[in-house]
Amino acid sequence: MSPKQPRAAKRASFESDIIAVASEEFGRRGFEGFSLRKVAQKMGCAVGTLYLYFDSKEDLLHAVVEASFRALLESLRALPPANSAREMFRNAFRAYVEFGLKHPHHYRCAFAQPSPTPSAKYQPHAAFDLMREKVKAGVRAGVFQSNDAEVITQIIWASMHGLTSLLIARPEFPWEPRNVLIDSLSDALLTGLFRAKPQSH
Amino acid sequence: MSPKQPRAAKRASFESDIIAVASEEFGRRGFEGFSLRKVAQKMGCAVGTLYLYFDSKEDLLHAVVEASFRALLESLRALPPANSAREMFRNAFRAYVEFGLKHPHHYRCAFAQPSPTPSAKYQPHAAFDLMREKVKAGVRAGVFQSNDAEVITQIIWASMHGLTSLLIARPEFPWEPRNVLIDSLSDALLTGLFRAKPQSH
DNA sequence: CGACATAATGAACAATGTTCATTTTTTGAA
DNA sequence: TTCAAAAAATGAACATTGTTCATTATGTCG
Repeated sequence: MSPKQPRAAKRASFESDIIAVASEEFGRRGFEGFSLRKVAQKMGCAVGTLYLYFDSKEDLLHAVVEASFRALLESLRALPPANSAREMFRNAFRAYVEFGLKHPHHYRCAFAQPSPTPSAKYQPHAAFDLMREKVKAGVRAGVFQSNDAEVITQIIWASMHGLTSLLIARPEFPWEPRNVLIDSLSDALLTGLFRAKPQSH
Repeated sequence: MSPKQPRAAKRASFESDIIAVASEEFGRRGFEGFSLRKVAQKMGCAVGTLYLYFDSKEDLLHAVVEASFRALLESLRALPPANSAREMFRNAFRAYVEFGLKHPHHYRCAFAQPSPTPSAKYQPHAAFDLMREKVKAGVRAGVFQSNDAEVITQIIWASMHGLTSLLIARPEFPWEPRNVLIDSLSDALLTGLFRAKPQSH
């Protein structure tokens, strides 16, 4: 009899099961407590088996984080349309930070270590690309003071990441309310980047 | 005969030697490659000896990072006086980022993991406190649009940290020139935070 | 000198990621 | 169905890690 699930499909299914279990485990224990043996145990398989699907622990974590950031990309894409470019960036800013706070371990891991092995390290670059397109549209529409879309994009990214990263890294710090920080930072930054309010000439 | 170096001094000297060696090693190998056995070897002592001076690897790393951030604090304090509040923040912003880029492993480690054990995790808080004082002075002078010094301080910190952290975490990314990013970000942010240029009434 | 306190040692332990010879399972043609 | 070849899964073994602790060495003072 021929298998109902073709080999490749079965393999892919098992692989994504591993990613799901690993993601679960990673979200719960964090980087330190994350162990391949525990993953194997929860999967009901042997440690060695994991190596038939992933080259290394790092490789598996890469897959875990990548899956998370695909979700971020979709969150950003699913954002309701905004009334103005400025409002759109505000919303995206907030969505980005809130995503990070919802998956702190995953977020942190994505920007963890620059080990030179896996060539293009965990990339939230897809989300970055999306934002760059939005910025480019803004530049074409003349809403920014500067015309350098790349600089603007990188700056916004740095700010979003900075707030997210700090809130995650230092939960014990006496932060002002998150909503206040998110809005204040995005407002200040966008005020600095956008042209002054359109004045009818 | 009584010892030329009193016991406590000898102990303190050995302790700071360990920190120096560990800092060296940590800066070279990074977090992953950092091993107590290598530190002991470079110190010419046994592994167990390290435990007479530090409770754990994490404790030692804490001391290493703390020493680094004392240097940051001094850098910020040693900044030449500026002609305006705005320029002062610009300079501090740049100094902060450049410090992080000069000690990438130390900087990253300071914001690494929120393990709940050592109560008040590696704190660059002293540097934060310094900045808060500067912001408070600015608020008193009425240079900011808002009066909430705490929010302003946290926002600036987040931006500085974000740029620093990203540049460290993704060295392979096609960044715009660092100087451009630093100046653009601090300019945009400060423009958003400061009152519009003083207009003679 | 000798006895006590302090410091230093490094073998031993548990846990980790990774490898690989061995065993089990699946597959497709006879 | 049978059976050999291929693919997949196993888990013991290895090297390396942080950490502990009984043992040894060193320094100090009566």
